Amino acid sequence: MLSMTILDDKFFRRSTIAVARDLIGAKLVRKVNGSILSGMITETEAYLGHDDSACHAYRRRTPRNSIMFGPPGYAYVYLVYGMHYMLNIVTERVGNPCAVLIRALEPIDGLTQMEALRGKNGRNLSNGPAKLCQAMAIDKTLNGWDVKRGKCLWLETFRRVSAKSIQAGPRIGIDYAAPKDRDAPLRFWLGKSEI
DNA sequence: CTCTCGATGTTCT
DNA sequence: GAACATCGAGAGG
Repeated sequence: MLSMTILDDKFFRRSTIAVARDLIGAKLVRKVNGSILSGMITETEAYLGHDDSACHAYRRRTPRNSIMFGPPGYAYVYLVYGMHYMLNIVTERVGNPCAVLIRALEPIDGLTQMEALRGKNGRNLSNGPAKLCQAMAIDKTLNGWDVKRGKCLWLETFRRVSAKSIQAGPRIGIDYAAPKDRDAPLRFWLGKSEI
């Protein structure tokens, strides 16, 4: 890579939609037991705090969502359906509880280990928010982790993606939200031909 | 390919 | 006690 940089406070302290779009084509890196696992982000979702009834932090601060109320550039990891972890990165400034959910990756480094962690391979390795957490050994111990430090779990610039190759549509699995939030085009992904 | 359904346990009401 | 930012297996086309 000609010029790689670790995504920093400046990157995450912006509009959540801008961060969600700009994370498409970025590299998610995990270091475990001395080895590197990584993948290019191909799908994200924006969660917009107090104005967004799909967002965990819509109502109020609770023990689970408290990381979202803090500064940007921290991992918000939680468990859904009793068995699946989800990885988000906190955005915007303190007190504005927004985040970007990482929904899919194209594997780059550590393919064999990712396959072992998943017990699957090919398409099913990291093409879903819970699948990628399993493939990269991400669990609740990383909740509150500072991804700007460049240790254990971080993000890097990787591939420049043009605006027109990013598609947008409604978010997945948020039937509980108000219609305006359910329908809002806050899910972003890399067009199939661009992968 | 599509669809339906059960698993599983933490969190909040 | 209900809900849940999902996944995988199984049935059917």
